Amino acid sequence: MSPEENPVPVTGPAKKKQLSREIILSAALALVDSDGLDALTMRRLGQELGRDPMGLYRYAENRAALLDGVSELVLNELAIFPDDPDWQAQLRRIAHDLREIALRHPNVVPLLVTRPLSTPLGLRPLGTLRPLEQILSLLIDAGFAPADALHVYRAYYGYLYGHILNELQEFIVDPEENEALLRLGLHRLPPKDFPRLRALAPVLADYDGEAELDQGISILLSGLAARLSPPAGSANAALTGKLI
Amino acid sequence: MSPEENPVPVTGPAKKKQLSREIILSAALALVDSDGLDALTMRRLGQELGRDPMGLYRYAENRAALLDGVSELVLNELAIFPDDPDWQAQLRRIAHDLREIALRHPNVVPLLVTRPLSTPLGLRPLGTLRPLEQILSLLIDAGFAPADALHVYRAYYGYLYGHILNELQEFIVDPEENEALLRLGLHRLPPKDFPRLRALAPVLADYDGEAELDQGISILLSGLAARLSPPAGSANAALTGKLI
DNA sequence: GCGTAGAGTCTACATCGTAGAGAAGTTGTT
DNA sequence: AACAACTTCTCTACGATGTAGACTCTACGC
Repeated sequence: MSPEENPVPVTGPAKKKQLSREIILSAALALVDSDGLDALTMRRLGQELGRDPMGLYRYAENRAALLDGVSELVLNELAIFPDDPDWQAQLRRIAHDLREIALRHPNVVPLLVTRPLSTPLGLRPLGTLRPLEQILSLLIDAGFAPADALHVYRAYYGYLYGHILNELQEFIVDPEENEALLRLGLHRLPPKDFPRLRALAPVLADYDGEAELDQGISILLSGLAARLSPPAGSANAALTGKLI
Repeated sequence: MSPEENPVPVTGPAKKKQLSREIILSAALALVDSDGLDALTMRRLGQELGRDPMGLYRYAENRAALLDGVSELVLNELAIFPDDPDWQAQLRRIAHDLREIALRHPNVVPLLVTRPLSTPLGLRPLGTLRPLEQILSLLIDAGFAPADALHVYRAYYGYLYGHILNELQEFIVDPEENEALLRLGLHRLPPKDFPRLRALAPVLADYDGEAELDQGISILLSGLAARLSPPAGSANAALTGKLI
């Protein structure tokens, strides 16, 4: 019972080391992953770090900035090699990687999709713009005119995000149930108004997102390559050649 | 100064008519359109209607249900004619219509995209599922096998949503500025790290979303038609024929 | 020692969603 | 007309949230 009883309370993991932006953002991401976006409150995050919530404001201007930081952190998991000469293969790989990142952090996807809507391009977190810059680089180096590279990027990334949203929507699964009708709650739909949807229950149930993404990307890439100035490289001669 | 001074305060438009779900949702949509999603609070909405905020709970279980109602209301602006024999034309028109709806209600787009992520298919507001059902119907009637219809729907709707998100992201415009670099805030990007993006400023500036959507849809539809069981109808023989 | 700067904390406030009790208004029965 | 059974609307109150502003603590150069 000395007055110096607990200068170091040994309470849990954190020993009151200096806080840092990385530590905070990792904790935030962990919180979002496990308990959802709404669980990411300043107070809760502070508690998770064993710190006063107000301390966080030294590392993130406000809650929105925290959310941006989490987006950035997740997007940093995406590796892009802008020097790969085979642009189609590279784009295909990126698509699959991003899909898997999304599946790993489903609760972050609304952020990825929504935050840019309220921030002009140039004010976005830089980490968020890196994929755009690097993919442009990839395409331009592959022979596309810059403006065409932008078109390709837009179609490609648009479809990619759309697919991810689609797949996550159907991923809401109650693992207890394995009857598709029940698992997706389709039995609540009036059969009169939704005959098609209800009839598709079994197909909906075994959705192979990876295959579907791959197929969509194939369609898009070959279509784009055929329609825009085809790059000069040789890695894609087979595909473009076939369509000209 | 009689005690019965103002039993009817004649304050503004509403004369205390009966409330209704439609009235509430319209007011909510108007509020979101003009002041953004965050402005849609129970208190603010109540004030807009000249009513006590608590009254709203008789027509919407909670705020989330209100948001769902707004999504539904907006999606109801979308007309679909599932009996059109020319499925490609129909899908193309729907895409353009939905794009315009999104441009009309940009603040609602996050809802359209995000809400389904937290609600299993069968529990979503029915109005939200109507497009899905009707497009399935359109495709099946056009000759697609049900499972293929679903694939087509997914690729199509995925791309469509992706495009809308893309376009809205770049639509953040400060109408005072018309230099693209400034308007999009691109001047804040370090030239070292983002040479490609900065060089594309003028191209970014005159983004023709409608044309780009149309082109993407063309690529997708013809690709899909070529890859899946082509429908029996004649309206699309030209396109599918060309690719086989 | 002692001052200075940065990091961390405390207190306080406006605002939010919403539970629960009650008031007011409407309708049907006698 | 009087009452009862409703639906609809309002009031009050509570806990939670983001964050401003003042305070305390710690480390370090002189």
